[in-house]
Amino acid sequence: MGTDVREPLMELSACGLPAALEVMGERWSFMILRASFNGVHHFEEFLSELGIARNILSNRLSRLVEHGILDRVQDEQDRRRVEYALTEKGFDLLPAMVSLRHWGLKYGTEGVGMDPVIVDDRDRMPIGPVAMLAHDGRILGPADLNMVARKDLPEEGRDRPEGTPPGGGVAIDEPREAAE
Amino acid sequence: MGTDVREPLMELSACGLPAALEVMGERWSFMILRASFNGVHHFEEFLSELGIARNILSNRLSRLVEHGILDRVQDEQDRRRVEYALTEKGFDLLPAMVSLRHWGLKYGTEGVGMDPVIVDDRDRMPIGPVAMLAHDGRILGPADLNMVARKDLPEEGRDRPEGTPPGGGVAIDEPREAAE
DNA sequence: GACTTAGGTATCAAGTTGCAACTGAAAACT
DNA sequence: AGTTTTCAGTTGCAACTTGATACCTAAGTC
Repeated sequence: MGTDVREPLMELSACGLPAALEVMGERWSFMILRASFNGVHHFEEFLSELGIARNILSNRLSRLVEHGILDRVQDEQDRRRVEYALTEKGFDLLPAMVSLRHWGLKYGTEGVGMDPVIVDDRDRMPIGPVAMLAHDGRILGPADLNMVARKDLPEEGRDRPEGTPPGGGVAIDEPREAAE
Repeated sequence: MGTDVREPLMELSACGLPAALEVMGERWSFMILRASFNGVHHFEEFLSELGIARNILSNRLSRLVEHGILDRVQDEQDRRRVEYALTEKGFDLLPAMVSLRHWGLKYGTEGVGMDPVIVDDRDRMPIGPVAMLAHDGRILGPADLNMVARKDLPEEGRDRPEGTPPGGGVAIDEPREAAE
């Protein structure tokens, strides 16, 4: 299991998690992301779907726009309307969201069947799990992981940052598209 | 109004996300999970690693224990000490946490190198991305997904809940272990 | 011009967070 | 034995955040 690396505190902070939580750690952020992914685009829709207070929704939407997760676009036909649309950065949060969703389903008390269901657009079958992959694409379970100080990495791993996809590309959390 | 899937609100709520957020949506939960995975086990350690207030830490640890994410065990050698250890349920949150971490790294402003690095225990190479998989194991990108009402699923997909691993097992977010 | 809709502010009560000081019990030192 | 230190909390209180409700403003509709 996790061996004690734990260097003074700076090490622990050299991690993307705090940055991610700064935006998504707030109470409604993930719910808004989900609704957004689910086809909700307008203020009053979020309001009635989520049952959130107006001021909080307003605040959260601004924050998400500010952080580049949503785009705020004025409708040219009806200029009262504002559309909130997920950016690429927003879509990139999907693995995290889906993983949380599956975890909640696995351990939650609610009914076993989710609805709506996320499907693979190619064959419209429900998607499988969200998985951590090794550098070569093998699926890793929690027990297969370890944390090591960067300096203790083997030679070949030194220039391969965590999150590099099997293909050898550069992007993190941006697996090559299965459908193109 | 709503032309998309979006049925009245019940549908949107039939989702594990709210359940997951009830525990992990609070400000420090993921940071505690990370520290825990990183080998931090004791109250005073969390305190100094995270820079969290004592009362909040106390409160969060209780909550995580209550929800079965951490186990609270008295040290028999030194009975002042209490050890907090991740449960299986806690380990199952790793894909979500790692995914957030990678997202934060990709878009964050902080330095590009993470430390410590999560490695595959088998070859000690940094892990790859966290990916959403199709029912047959293909890697899916955000653009490959769609949400459909459960009743609109094709026949074969009806009894295959979202999150079912390629192998055909039952567990969600519990990929078959790569290292036995 | 009156009315409705969309997307927000303003106000204020209730809850949450965080600092600092205190407690209490178990170990360690003298 | 008596004092001090360490560990894991609890308590009290100020600052901040959240949430319900009411109000506001601009744009569309009749």
